[in-house]
Amino acid sequence: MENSNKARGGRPRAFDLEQALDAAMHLFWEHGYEATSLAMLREAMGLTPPQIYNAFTDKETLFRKALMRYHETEIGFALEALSAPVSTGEAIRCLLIGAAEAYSRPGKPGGCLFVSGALAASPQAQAIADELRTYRKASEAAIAARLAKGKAEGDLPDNLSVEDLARYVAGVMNGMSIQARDGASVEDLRVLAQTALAALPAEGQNRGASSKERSHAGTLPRG
Amino acid sequence: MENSNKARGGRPRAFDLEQALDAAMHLFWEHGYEATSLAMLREAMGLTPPQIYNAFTDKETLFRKALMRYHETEIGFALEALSAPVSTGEAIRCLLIGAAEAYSRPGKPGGCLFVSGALAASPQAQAIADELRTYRKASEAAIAARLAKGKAEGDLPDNLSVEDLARYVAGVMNGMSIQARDGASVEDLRVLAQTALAALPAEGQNRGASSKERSHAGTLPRG
DNA sequence: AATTTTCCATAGTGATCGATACGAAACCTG
DNA sequence: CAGGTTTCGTATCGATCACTATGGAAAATT
Repeated sequence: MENSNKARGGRPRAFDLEQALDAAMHLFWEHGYEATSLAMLREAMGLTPPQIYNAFTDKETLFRKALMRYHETEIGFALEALSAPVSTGEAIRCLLIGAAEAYSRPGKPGGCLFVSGALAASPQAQAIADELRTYRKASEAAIAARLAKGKAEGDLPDNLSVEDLARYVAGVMNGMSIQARDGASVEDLRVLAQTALAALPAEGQNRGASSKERSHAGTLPRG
Repeated sequence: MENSNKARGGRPRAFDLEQALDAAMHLFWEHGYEATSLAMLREAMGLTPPQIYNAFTDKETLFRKALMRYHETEIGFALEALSAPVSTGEAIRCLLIGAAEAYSRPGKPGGCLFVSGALAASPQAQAIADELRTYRKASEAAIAARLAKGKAEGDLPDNLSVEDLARYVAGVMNGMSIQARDGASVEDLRVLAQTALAALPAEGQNRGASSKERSHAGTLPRG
């Protein structure tokens, strides 16, 4: 907590920390970690380099704080959807529809910062790429946890791998993030989400699937 | 065709062009366009800077040629699946299963170069990011064309938007690309693909859906 | 007011970025 | 062989990268 407000004397900061962090977050969101130069940050944040470094240590720390702020301010829909007192199917539906909206907000960069931030990276930025992967994996784990709860409550079949299904849902969200970046509209993403939902096992109490149905796979002949 | 083999005199090239291009392709595939420095390329290709620039003009041209080579050598599964004389459902199945395998080949970078190459980019590299988006859009268009063919042949319902469904399929593939980069195994991706297939409308001749079913969306209650 | 503490602004650090100048070497045609 | 052409290896180029040294200005403490 070195960043707290304890006034220990000295000249007060002449700019707003959160406002500067927001500007940095949006820039990282748009261009990714490595492609965002300090010159761009300087202009977007309206600060001089020493101001940035005094407040945020270095570029990597700034990015990590931007990640935290993104997590807090931009993707509340996810935690909300996964913790809402609704059925499992409805929770996943809210999650995907929420993603459709969050990934295509007017005035915001398209897609998800966790995906756009650093999918590929130079060897020097491997730590950042790993950090982002950790965020993505945490999201997937949160989905899996919600599915496990649904399975325990009878919303989902017993013979279902929550990890597999979570990987599908997280994968669809990642794909939506790219489609958003490629110009997909909110409606486009909503339809995509709706389509993806059709792959979920039909809701209803624990109808153990018959024969040798593998995982939760669907209605299409398997060839 | 400046790169052809017409021997017009002069000192012969001391290295193999395709081999060098392959090395560059794999490096771009792993680290993306901007994060791949000329020093890295130099080492991976086993060449000096003048050799690289004489053969490939500049970094951007080198990347574009690497893209073409990737298209020719690494993703034949897609064209194959979409042009095979099989049902539409089977074609999409082959496409997704093929992607599962292509995105997780041992000894190759995970995911798809079209996605990893430059999801986010600096302003200077916007042209590259646009080029990659064009490749992704072309893939989506190819899927849409195959779906349209299937619709015309009665494989798919009449009241179905091929663009919407193509966007879903392409989105799933993009998502698989990211999951592959996050360490998903071939089996993981195959299961994901199989799950995604369950969202497709049941195959069979043109059973025009009843009531007000929107697009092709599925079996789950819509809230 | 004196002291301390922190921040601000200017200017510039070494390192790395993509890309080249130069001249010698190696091939073709005559 | 001479003349022309292309690639070779060596040694860089200026620009930009993330980052900071320095010194004075401003506000809180004493």
